[in-house]
Amino acid sequence: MKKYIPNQIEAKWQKKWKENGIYKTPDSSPKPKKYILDMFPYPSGDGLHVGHFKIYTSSDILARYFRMKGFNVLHPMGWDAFGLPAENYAIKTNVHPTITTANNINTIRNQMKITGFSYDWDREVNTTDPSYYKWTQWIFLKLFEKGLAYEDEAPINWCPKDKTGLANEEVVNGKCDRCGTQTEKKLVRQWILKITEYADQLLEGVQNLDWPRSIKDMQINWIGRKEGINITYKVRGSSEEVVCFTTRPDTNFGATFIVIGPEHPLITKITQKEHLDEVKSYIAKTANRSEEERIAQGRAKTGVFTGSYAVNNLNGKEIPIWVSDFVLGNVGTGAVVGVPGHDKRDFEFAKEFGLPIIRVVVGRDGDASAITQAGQVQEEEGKMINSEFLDGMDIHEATVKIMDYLEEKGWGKRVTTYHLRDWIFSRQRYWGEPIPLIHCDECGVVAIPEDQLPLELPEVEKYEPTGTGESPLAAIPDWVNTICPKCEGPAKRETNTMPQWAGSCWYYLRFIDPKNDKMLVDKEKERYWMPVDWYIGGAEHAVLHLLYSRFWHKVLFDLGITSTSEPFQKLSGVGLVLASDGRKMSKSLGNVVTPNQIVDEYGADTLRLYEGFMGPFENTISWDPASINGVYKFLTRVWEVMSKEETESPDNKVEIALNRLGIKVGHDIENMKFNTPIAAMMEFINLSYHALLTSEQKKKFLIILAPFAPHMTEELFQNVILGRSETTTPESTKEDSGRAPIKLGLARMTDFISIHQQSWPESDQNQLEEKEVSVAVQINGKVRDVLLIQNDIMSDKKIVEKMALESQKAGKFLAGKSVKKIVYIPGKIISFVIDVD
RNA sequence: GCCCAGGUGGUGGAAUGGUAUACACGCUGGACUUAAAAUCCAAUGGCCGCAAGGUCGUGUGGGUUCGACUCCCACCCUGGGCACCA
Repeated sequence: MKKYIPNQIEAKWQKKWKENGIYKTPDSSPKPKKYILDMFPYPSGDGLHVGHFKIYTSSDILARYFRMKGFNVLHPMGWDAFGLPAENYAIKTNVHPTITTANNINTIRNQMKITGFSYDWDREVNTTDPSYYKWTQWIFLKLFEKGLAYEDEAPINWCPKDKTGLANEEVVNGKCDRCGTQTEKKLVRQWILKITEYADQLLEGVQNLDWPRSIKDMQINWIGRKEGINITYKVRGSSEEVVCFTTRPDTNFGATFIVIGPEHPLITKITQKEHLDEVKSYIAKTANRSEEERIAQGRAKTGVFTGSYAVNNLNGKEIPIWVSDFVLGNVGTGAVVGVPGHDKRDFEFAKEFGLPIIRVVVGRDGDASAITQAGQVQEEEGKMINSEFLDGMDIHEATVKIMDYLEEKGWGKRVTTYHLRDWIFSRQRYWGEPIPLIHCDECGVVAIPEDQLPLELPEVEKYEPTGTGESPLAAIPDWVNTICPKCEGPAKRETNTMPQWAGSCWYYLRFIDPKNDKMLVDKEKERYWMPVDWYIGGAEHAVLHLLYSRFWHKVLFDLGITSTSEPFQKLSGVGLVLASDGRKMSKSLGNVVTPNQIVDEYGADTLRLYEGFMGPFENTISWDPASINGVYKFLTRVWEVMSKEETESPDNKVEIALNRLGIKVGHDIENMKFNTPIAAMMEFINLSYHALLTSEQKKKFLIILAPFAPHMTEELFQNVILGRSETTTPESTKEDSGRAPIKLGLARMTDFISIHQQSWPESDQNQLEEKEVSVAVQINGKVRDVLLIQNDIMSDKKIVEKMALESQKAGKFLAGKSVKKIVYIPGKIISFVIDVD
């Protein structure tokens, strides 16, 4: 047979698979279902690089494997196409984002097609398609109806470069997650989604998901549920009260001061005359500081005394009330009770201003003396002291006791707080889903009637964001001015658009029923396919997409549209693929490797193999161009082994190795491991490289390799196993001067049987054990010899023991020594314990 | 500070408590070739030794065990998340 030349066979089979529709997914089947989903990409103008393809290759191997295992597999692909790059490009070149997006999608779809991914392309969706975003808008209206979308004018995070508001999740270390610009606080009229109403459900739901620990923890951290108590303190000589939130009321007998933030409304009421000037100038000073500056770690504590005292109800003690900017108005109650004996921050403040420090917990070390050094932290265990009726109690017991007591007395109220904030949902940009609402002077905010959806994005003259907090849509009077659906009076459209995340919140539902124009998704189909069994993508979406879509999904569940309370049962997060220089692949660094380059040079199957072989799926690994040749060499060796003549009498070693290989590869794929099964296949080929295989063995091996290298295995399956010479390539057509092969190929097209429609090989249980096993002889923990032992005597301890004693290498260590103990693990190891002199 | 993941050859990495370093890259030597590429074969953790062999060795220090990369305790380092969060 000819040499292995990938680009002579790959396109041919891709065409054949398409013509025969072998990856089309029926909506019902007697087979069990498996929904395997990739996080769909943003169609960037640069196309995708080999890092993205690690995700798609892995999921494609899963999809192909589970099809062979007898599952009805849903494996779709689509485009998350709203977003800033297309819009910024439009600003620069005045090319409409629809055109840019369509071009980019074509580029990327082509990249995926030349790599041979087995998507059901009939189900492709595009979030910017009006027939898609009709339903995104429809969901928004449902949120609005349920009171989960509200309008507010609040100070929000604003990116001055992108000129739009951002959600909390989109601000990282005070910077815009997209462009890295320092964000500002800006008062903008916003649409906000009440994700906090689902905080508890989102928290509880995540516990039972089969997701990586780290991603679950990130969500739990982000939701940040905390149980504490608001304690009320009377201000001495006044009718005012100050309320402090704390999670550690057990230490409240150690409270020696209270700090309120500079924006606290109480300041003007309680500041004593002689302190007024000082307090005023302090507030003025801090007003210029950004929140980031105020909470910067390691910054010396500043503050001023108000002259007022609060009364601690527990012991009647009067404690001074200070103002300091480390206390933030928007966290807790904007006031903190200071327990410097057991909190580092409070300790620093007390030291700075000479306030008393009282210890109320003895830690494990038993040290109850006043702290003499900074850095005293809150104990996680310990016993109460100096706390009257709490004395002697464990701190956790004391926490419950004191909360009960404070509530009983009416001095406190248990509260739960969250780090999660409501989702700032509107963007002052063009390229997003228009929010389907109308502002009417008479009726207020009115939803667009469902039958008028989709509300299409209008053409504009200019895409530039205005920067004023208005979207470019506001500049189109024709579009903005409309009539109120309720009173039919003149009204104006909402001009904000939805954020990038909207379309991806529910796309997995649309793949189930992509062309339905009557409803979002057919109920029956939804019940059949949901939940997504296996979701594969990048971990960078841990608190963005993965939290937002869980939120929408739960709302849809409450509306009866989805039948599961969670969208993604199992999640695997891919590790970053770095460039060979160890840096992130980026166009500006010029270190990007595209799948096209690798397909051109080595073929798609080599690209796929290397994506899997380079290392564990979740590891961060640098792309190593030198190593690619290793998997290419493996494929040419496969080609050679499969092209050799066949034998009638199977080699026993090969037969056992092949049986074990099937089990190993299947097991590893199901555990998202791709490097080890490829290594095992390499071992098998190394073993059989100088042997002859039977036809049955060849077929079995090809099927096992097929999910990884679909093109080559199809070619060999058709030629070697089925014996059809459909090798009609441009090359061979030329050689054969265009005679018979083409016609033959066409005639057989109707009964095309693909290797990808074969069943995963069953392993023969009687052909898994070698005739001989090697047993290590261990003496005092050191391996001294390895015995080859026949299978049938393997379990006889006496015989193995005798063999070990008689062995030359091990025997000399045992001679003349008294053996204290012998442990034998059949087929593995025999361990002698002897006296050492 | 808190939470999570991880530390194994020159490199990517493998190993249900049971022969550490599979598989691959790279380097080295050999075969083929006029030569090179490609391919094939062999070798490849450190130290000692001509060799047989010995000895140390999975971040560090302890522990459990006949036996530990794997389990337990303490610590160090790297990466990620949260954070003057009250």
